[in-house]
Amino acid sequence: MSTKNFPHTSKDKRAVSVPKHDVFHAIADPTRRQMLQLLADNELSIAAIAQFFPISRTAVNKHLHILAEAGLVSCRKAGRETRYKLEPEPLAELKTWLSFFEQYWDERLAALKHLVEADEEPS
Amino acid sequence: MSTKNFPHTSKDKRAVSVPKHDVFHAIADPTRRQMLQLLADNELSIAAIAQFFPISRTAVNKHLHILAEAGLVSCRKAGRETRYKLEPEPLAELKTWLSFFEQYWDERLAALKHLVEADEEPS
DNA sequence: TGTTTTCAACACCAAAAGGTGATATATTCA
DNA sequence: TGAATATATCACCTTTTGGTGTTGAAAACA
Repeated sequence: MSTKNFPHTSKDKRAVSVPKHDVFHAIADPTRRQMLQLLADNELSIAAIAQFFPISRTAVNKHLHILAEAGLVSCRKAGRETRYKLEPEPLAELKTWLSFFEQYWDERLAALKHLVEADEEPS
Repeated sequence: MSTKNFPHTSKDKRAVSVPKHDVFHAIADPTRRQMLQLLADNELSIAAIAQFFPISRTAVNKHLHILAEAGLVSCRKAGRETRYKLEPEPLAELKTWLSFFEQYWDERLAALKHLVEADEEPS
């Protein structure tokens, strides 16, 4: 394939304003997935979250920023702490994406069932 | 948090036999997601796949290896070409993971609806 | 046989990811 | 005011990621 659909500007990435961290990327990291589960039931500060992981608060903060960029968490200042909570809506994109493939694995299951049933009555 | 739940072996990663590339990681890359969609309907060789992307065949090959490691594609030698096709089953893990969060965004929608209704009869 | 095709494997590179510690900044409280 | 706390931000480091080109082996075919 040609690359002509790529702009002439070779290394200008300034004005792109690309989201950069989408939902798919955000949930790729197992630590971030655990954080989402943790924040599903509790609104927690960074320090509270950090207690559950063997990494520094700075690292926790970075993960939270990535999750926030993807819209999966929101934060609220409460005095001197910042409390984070889950925002599950962006996961709908994932669900939509998945639904495209569901037909294929439904087909697979149907084919498999067919095979098993055919096996019960040998040719 | 302490790190004592981590084994004493400091940098021994030999015997772990870690999968290394799980489904979540595999679908994090947009190119790989497009490849999955492409392979959903067609069983294609590397050269054929590479025609759809502005990257080298070597790069395509790497992406396919990552997808194969996650179990999302399988390959079959046909003469001198290797044909790849979709294996949708591992996406079930994603679906399962998602289902955990569905209750939360269902709750959200319910709460939102409640708010809207409450708004109709001001306090 | 030799040539072409298709891929796999290798070395290499730049950028991003995930982590660290150190240093602000802002808030609470004595 | 000063001290303690909670977080944000900065500079830095190492590993991984996504890409490149080159090389080499196996299959197809003249």
